[in-house]
Amino acid sequence: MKYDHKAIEKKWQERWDVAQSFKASDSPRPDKKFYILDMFPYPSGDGLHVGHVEGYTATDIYSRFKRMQSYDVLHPMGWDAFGLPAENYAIKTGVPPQQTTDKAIDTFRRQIKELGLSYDWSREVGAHTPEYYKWTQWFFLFLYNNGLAYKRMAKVNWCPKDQTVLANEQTVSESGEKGVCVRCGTKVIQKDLEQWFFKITDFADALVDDLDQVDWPESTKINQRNWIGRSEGAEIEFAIAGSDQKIKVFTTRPDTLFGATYMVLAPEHQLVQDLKDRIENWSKIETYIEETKNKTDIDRASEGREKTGVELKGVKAINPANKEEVSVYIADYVMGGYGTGAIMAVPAHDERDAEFAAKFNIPVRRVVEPVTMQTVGSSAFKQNDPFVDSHGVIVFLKHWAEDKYMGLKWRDASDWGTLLTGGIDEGMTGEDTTRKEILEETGYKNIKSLRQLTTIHSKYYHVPKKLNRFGHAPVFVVELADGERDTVSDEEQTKHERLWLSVDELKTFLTAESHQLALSILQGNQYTGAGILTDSGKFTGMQSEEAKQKITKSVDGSMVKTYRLRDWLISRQRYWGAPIPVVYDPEGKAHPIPEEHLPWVLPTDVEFRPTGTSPLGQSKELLDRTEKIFGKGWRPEIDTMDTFVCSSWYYFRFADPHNAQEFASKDALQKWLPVDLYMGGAEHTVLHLLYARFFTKALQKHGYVSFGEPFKKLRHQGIILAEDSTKMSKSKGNVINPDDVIREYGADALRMYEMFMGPIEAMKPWSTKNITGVARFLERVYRLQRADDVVELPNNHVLAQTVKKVTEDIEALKLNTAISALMILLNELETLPQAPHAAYHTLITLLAPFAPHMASELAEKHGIDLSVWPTYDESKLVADSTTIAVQVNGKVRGTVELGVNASESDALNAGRAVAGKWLDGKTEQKALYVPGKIINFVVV
RNA sequence: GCCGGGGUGAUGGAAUGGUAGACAUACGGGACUUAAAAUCCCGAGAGCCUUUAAACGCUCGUGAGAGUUCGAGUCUCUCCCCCGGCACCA
Repeated sequence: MKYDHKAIEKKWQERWDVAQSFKASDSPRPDKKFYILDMFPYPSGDGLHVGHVEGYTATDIYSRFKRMQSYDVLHPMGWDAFGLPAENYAIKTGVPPQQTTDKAIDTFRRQIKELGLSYDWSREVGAHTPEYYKWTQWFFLFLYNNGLAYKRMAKVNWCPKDQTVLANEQTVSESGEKGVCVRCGTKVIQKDLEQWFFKITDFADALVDDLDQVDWPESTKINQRNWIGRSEGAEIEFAIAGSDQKIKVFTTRPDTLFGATYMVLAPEHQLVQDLKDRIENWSKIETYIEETKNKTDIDRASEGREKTGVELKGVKAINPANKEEVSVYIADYVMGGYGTGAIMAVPAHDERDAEFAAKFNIPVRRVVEPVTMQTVGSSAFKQNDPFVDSHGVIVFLKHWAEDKYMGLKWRDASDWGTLLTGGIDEGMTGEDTTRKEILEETGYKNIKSLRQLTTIHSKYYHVPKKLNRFGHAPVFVVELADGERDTVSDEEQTKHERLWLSVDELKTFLTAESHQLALSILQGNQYTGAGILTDSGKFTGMQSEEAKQKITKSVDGSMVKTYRLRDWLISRQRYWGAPIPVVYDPEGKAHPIPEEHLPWVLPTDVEFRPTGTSPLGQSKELLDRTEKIFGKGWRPEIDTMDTFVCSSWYYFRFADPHNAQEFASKDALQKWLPVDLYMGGAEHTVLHLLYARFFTKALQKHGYVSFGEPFKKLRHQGIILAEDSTKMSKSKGNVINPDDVIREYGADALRMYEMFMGPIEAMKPWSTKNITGVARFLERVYRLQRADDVVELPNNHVLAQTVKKVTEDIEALKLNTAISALMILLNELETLPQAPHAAYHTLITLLAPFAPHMASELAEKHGIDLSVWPTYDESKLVADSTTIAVQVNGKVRGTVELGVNASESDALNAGRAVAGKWLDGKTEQKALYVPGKIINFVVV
């Protein structure tokens, strides 16, 4: 009998809907709650795509699994419904965003239900509804009242033809040209507007540090850290000659202060204006400032990085270290918003400064030298010899008299001169004794280098001629012992790009010339690493790390932390967003709208076509409302909020979605949050995650929540590519529509196929023909005959193993291998005339999270209880006997069938019998038996 | 340039340091059928030896090269290539 997916899936979807089967408890047990969340989607007019299906199916399987394990599960869905596409569509067609959005949501909801996803629909929220954005506005007020929201001038991308503000992603034309309007191709200019900011930088440190507490993909954490970009350095003041004004700079390299031969201010730096009277070439300066203003950041970066700038004639600064006068420039390679907006430039030790100095003929002064090889004795080494060489080079030496080794390696300043010594015997491995001793003796933390130490035992010692991937750390592995030199032909050397050295060559190499060679390997004459100071007054001879502190102190500077992270600009000159709850009095002063007037409703009497002002500026209703409530002459704020604001707190709302008094009650938050598992794509989430974490930290600081991280565990689903392994796109016409797949194969098959494709986080191509694999599997399950009488499965361990595997794999979200385990069980059951009772029931139960419709149908038919997740008997996991391989010298020479309780000698004897012909006439040196794994004989 | 993630059959992919290629797709052969579809069974990494043919046997094989180990897809080092993110951040 054929499985009728259409009828059966419909039947169960309707039942689940009517019964509200997945409604979350109002009183979850604290130790048994699980909040499983998907990133709520933007309901695009194109409907659900297969990428959504992947993530949603994974969390659905996990949710159903957790429910079967008797957890109280909260698994909600909502809509990130404000945003640009609906507004752009409105501009084109005049159809109001409300309409298109509601329609899109209906489509999404229908599609999601047709996938059999187990959401609690009683908690559905939409960010565009007044009930929701009332609380988005409340969050604005909350931040404002706590000094975390403020207003200031900021640049926006402006299209002079369309008379509209453009988002950054709208400044790239379809052909990829940057800095132009996406619609009309006009060159985008920069315009200053008063805009609102959230002070996320107040939490910069916590946002970096607390990443250690969460179970997230390492790469996502790294992206967050990079985005925040915390760096430690010094602030140092340079006096301006003949003035009491000072230029404050931020530098991570105060150790190079003596090499600072000029300074650069960002063109927008206030001091440039303050110094106007002293500047002799003001008109040139003014022109340059004007030019910079009209450049977007994209321009600044895209112009080939050719350095430009103008000297401030008549202004000189004094290097506080050596009291020398240096000239001052403005240049757009220095950013106003980072550090102090001014730098001391050290052309000898910074690539950018070097480029600029070359162009403007500014003197270069070297003040840091790479540490040079000083001691390669001809006598035994002494423990305390300053044994050093150049540029992050690794050197390992074998002591030629005492058969001991000495290794040395560093990559950066903090590693400087670390000496690895110790009595390391030939026989030791890097794994145990050596590592331990070396760690204790030197405090050296880099395990990798210890791994390297074991390499010394090997036969080959090489010097790569080319730079390795660190760009500046060629690896030297050498042996000074007399004796074997491998003779290698010139071709061989060229082929492997290695330089083989005899002991004699090595001696030369390691002395005077070694430094020069290392230098020549390195990039030209530029040295940006740490080292030993030269030409730096009393600091000469000091190491960089120490000098940083001491030099900073000597010029009354201070050590500070600086961040790349800027405050979050939330103003959008857009219609389809949450209105910013602010009004202006007749003097133009901003006032927050009192909470009792929320929601501050988005008006509908606006045109969507750009008219040079934010769309809300045209609303008569909004203006009237403002004057009516606040008085004559008052004006409303006409910008709306970035949609990231809406998505920064929605996970709180799901805990208590209908609360009219609070964004969520403390009680509900206490019960459900934080989110236990959060699933979403990796592509656009750096900002979302950062902003959500910021909101949580702000709430925590003011006592609303008791935790600082909203998402305990985060996983990403990968991108699903089209069949030709390119990105799916409407223009290429290679988009797969889930509706079509469901119609053809059913929702269960689609769900299982997407999970079976590969690891959830991997990027993988769609393949329609591969769906037949899981579709066939489901058909075979449906056809499988269940025995009426009780029979034992001959290979009962297969059943126990399947339960174990599927349970562990779902827990780890390795759903592809969980499914293949189910397939193996089915294959096994099909070898029998009829499937034994217990095994059949277990199969259907294990299948339930993956293919809930079919499992429910079969469960109903056979009276199977799907509410309890199966367990397994540990003792049944192992088969009575196993086949293990017999190796001789590591090569497989046969297999042997061994009972579970076979003794080592029995096993080895059985092995000898099998491998007899390989052992004859040889001396057995070693015999290994690893139970359940392998037998290996070492012979010579 | 910097930071991540990868490289395994024709394809998607499996493999706590222990018989590489599970599971599936496509493919080849067979059964059933008037035929096709569906279904079921069997085969299959590359090469060599021998041979009518096969079996047996052997060698090689997880991007390349080296190392550690009784044993490496897995650990260490170097090199090559692909993908993603950031990018004048001092």
